Amino acid sequence: MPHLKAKGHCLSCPVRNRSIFSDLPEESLNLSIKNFHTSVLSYDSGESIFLQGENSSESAYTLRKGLIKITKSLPDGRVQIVRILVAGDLFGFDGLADETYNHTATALTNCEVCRLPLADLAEVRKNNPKVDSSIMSRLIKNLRQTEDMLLELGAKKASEKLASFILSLSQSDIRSELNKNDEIQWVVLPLSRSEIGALLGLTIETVSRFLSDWKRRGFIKESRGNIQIIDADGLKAAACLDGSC
Amino acid sequence: MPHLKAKGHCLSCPVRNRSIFSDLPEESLNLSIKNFHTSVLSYDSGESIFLQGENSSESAYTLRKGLIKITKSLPDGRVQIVRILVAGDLFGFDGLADETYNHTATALTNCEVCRLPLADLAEVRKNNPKVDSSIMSRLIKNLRQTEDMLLELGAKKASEKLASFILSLSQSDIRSELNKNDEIQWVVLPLSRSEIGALLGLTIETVSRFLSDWKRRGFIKESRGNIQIIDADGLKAAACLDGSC
DNA sequence: CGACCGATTGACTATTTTCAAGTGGTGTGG
DNA sequence: CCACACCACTTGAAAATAGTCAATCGGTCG
Repeated sequence: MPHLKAKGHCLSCPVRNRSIFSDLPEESLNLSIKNFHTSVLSYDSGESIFLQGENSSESAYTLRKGLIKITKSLPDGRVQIVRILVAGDLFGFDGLADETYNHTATALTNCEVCRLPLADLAEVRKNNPKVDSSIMSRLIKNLRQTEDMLLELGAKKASEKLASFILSLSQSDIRSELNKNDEIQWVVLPLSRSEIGALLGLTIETVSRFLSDWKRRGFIKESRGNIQIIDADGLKAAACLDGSC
Repeated sequence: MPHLKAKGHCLSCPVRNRSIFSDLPEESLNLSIKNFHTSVLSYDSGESIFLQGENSSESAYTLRKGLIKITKSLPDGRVQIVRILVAGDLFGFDGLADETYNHTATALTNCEVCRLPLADLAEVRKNNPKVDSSIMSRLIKNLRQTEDMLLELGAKKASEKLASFILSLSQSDIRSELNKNDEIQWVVLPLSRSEIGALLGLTIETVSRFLSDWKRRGFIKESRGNIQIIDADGLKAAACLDGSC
């Protein structure tokens, strides 16, 4: 169960400069905020923020802290991870198109989430056209990222998918997010083998086999759940056709 | 090469009521239109409207007539079809997020396309906030559809993907689009086996084998490139696990 | 210490791809 | 009008790939 942490304080929000309000001058936000009943919710790792199919007309969300996985599933339980959210990401915005949630959002770590009532958001949007542009820009980026994943899933072989994933991880926001508040060199990426599989359309065993092989051949190392690339060129040569990774 | 057919006439546009301007009263459109330099372009089947990686800052497009495929490809030539566009669809809008085109758009049939200069569109958006909502709503629908495809590609087996595709086809806008201007009962879906494969992440042979099998077993018929479902329940029973289609 | 749970590994199986040959329809040129 | 080429599609056999099932490992926590 989510735990209500506090009323929202947009001005002091840790992700304000990465949120959909990042373009607004402080006074605009100040004005709008009066009738903007945001709330900050805490979720424990594993808890769901919303479920695929639920009514989405009430609220959208911004992730303040932690990581969230967005998933879709088949009636028989097979799961596909759609994307991983990092701090500042807007999510659960299906209500802007009069829809139910098209996917499930689940905390991968302990999370803090800012709940944005759509009714209040509509008010802010009306007074600040920049917010619309900011939301649009995020939607387009989501769409681009999802199209990229489509290519990964539809056109690549298992080893290529997994190698691309590892290589992109090393430069991604997910990694920065994990390193941000943390001096430790090796940070745990909170994805199990089974979740990596659910992201790439592979089984746990296939993921495990390739990773083991690459560790034996010295391309990667793993410590406390964190994967580190030792020899990117070797990995690409072994796993990828024609620069596909 | 595209052929310039005419200056745009938004008011008499055949897809006006399905476009991003469908919510605008006629007088607003009349006003805005003065400085809106749309043009209608004709493309032959097989021609590209834009290519993955090209600069997208100039224009977005609306499809007026015909069908378009949106594709992404790997350096070695493997192709993934991302979606199929029908009349009224907005596309090529990456420029709204300051990006290059993330994919290629290619005419599947002879097409008519309305080119929307982004600079002029910005003007219309400023004066008509409803247009923003309409664009957003389309972006969200695109995103939902693409997420659905991710589940198809990542979690389903070949027979399930193909059966879902055929079943959805029978109720889709693509089929309606093809039937619209045409009295013929059997209308050709302009997708080759290889394109069906590129859409579902399968080879031409795998597609062909399942279709042949299902024809032999009387679940489907095919005439002049058009697939018709005879026994949906039989098809589902044969091809799909646990209601996955 | 023992239970538990995720990860690994092996052996086997199923699925899908690859490669290759053949079919059938369409359109062109003799 | 026929012969031929072309091209998409089909089919078969073999190979590669990924999945399934089952045993085991290894770390963590009570």
